[in-house]
Amino acid sequence: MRARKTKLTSMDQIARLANVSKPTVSRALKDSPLVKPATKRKILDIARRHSYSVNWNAQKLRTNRTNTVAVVMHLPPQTSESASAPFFFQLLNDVARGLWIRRHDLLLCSPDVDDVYHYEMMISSKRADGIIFLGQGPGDKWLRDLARTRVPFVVWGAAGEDGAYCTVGSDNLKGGRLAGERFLELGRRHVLFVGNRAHPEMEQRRQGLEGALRLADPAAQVRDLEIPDFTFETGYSAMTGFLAGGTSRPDAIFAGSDSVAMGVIVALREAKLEVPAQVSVIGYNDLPIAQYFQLPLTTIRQDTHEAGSLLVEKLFQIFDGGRPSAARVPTKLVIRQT
Amino acid sequence: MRARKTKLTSMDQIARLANVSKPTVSRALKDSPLVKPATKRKILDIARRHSYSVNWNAQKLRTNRTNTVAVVMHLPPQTSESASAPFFFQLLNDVARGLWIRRHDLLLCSPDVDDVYHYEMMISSKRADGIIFLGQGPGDKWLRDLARTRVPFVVWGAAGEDGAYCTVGSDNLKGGRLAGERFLELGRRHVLFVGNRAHPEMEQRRQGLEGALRLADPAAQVRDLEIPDFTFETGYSAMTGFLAGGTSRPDAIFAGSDSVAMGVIVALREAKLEVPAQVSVIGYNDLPIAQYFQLPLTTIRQDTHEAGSLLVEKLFQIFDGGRPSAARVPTKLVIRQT
DNA sequence: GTGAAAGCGCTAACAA
DNA sequence: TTGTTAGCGCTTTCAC
Repeated sequence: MRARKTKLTSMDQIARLANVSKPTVSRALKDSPLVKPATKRKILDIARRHSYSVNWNAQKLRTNRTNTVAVVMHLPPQTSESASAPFFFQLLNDVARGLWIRRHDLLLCSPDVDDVYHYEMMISSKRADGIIFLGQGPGDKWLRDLARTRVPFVVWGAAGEDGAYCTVGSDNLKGGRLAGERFLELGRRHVLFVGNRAHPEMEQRRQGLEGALRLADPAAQVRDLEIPDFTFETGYSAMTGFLAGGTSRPDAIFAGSDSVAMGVIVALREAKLEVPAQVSVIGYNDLPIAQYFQLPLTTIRQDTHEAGSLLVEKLFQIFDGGRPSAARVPTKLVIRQT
Repeated sequence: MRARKTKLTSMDQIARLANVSKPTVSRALKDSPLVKPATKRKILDIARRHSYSVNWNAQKLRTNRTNTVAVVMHLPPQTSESASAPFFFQLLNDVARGLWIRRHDLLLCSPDVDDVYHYEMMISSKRADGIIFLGQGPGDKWLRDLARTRVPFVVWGAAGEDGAYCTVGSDNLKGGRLAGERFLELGRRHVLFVGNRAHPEMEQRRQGLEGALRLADPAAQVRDLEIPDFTFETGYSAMTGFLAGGTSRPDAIFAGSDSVAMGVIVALREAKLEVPAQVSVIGYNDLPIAQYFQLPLTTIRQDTHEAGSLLVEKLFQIFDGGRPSAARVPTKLVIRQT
């Protein structure tokens, strides 16, 4: 028995101990069928005994593959007491699992700036093989630009008509339509859309909403309350401001996220407006907490259970030279009490 | 003007274009003072024009530093509809920011098994310079074992008496005491602790709770309802089972997390028990949603805003050869309606 | 200030 | 089935 203590750092040391050459050790550690079982066993045994493991960086340099995927998330600022974008963390969770199954590492990034150059560097400097973007942010011009480069990436968000890049997202148009139809059912005609039309996803939802309303009643109106992000606080303060503004009161509100919807409801209640008697509210995402909110929230559920693995799968298709099509996960109205 | 198109992959190519040697390029890109400003400018310019960036892996191999920190998180299983451990995502968020400031990469890991060997490999194979564990899990024996190795790591969780390894965590003992004192104030004496005593953090909270109760009333009792994890569903189903069990009803419940507390409350209400009239409930963490739950939740707030940067800071102290002491973030009772 | 030489630890290509 | 050779792209001596 050799000592267990010595920490071996390089492959030739193992090779020497096993009386074989470096490449043989390399092959043995990869479980290559080229190595004789007995030799393999001996090498593996020695390696284990000496707590040896191959240097990841040398391996990556040599093979020119990183086995790493960067996941880009717009993390909410620390200062906010916000619900920390729970929906995206849910997504992150699923993506993590998908990557883990494929034995790839997950590099978590928060972009300082959505700069094409930055992401090109990320790939060309071999930090990651590809990128998964959790959310498009406002406008997708930079993503279209990125699509023109050789950077492999997929996006959670709305699909562009032209499919310039691969997306996985909910059926936003249908989601909006469902909300509109629900409002019509309730006899509501003056809808306020609390969102941000610069986000492709939001714009699609709004189109669905307006389409459904107009179809039934050409005079139906959709007004907009634009917000920069989709947290509880933003929803709350935007709504409070809106109500103070004294414009005519909507009888229905479609919010960009459940968090926003909750903020909106709290603001409405503080202004002595009854939900749903005077104002109906519909959220988006069906967060786990939505049903346990002070007023169980009516919302649009996206079937995101598969979204994470779908994103990963599509990215790997790109790695393999494919050009995967966009995926749309189903969307469904969950009627609760708002 | 040279073409912007050509993607240059190696440093000598830049060197050749700039009529300098490889090391000079290396120095210029590092903004070394050794290089003449004019030379530096020329090199940087050429590099930018050709979209060149240094190969991360070659750099890491050569310098033997990874500039990467692994963050280990027990991600909830995909099958669960759970609130996805919102508290830990909040923490992750803060850690990400701390690392970003120090220009380190964040490798997100979900452990298949908490195995010392596994983490040693992680460091010795140069995948990361150190590890941040978000949560101790049940028992910390393996962390104590890990502390005996050369692996640099810090942990969010409870400090052991001996400080075998560096932790950052809330003042669990005080948290428990605050809950106990509150219950006493309300005249409650039969407390059910819904948690898991194998987790050091939970055990400390329970001790604080029991200590406070016993001090006032030596006959006060704390019973235990042990749960394997701290999600809404687990709290809900454990409580439902407990109530069906027919043992005597507690008049107060201290839950291991806000998510658990919410599950417990829903179970109590379904069993026609009134909260807080018949049973008081206190949670832990003060999640953003806690105050907007169907019944605004009384809970213990941990001042975690700084926790993330604290974890990062301590890890870097270890990198620098230090032996940082454990940090305790303050804890405070937030009285709402449960 | 700059360059020449060496080598980090590994694997691919080829030879035996 | 195994070994020899070469070189991935970079930084670090050390010399000039």
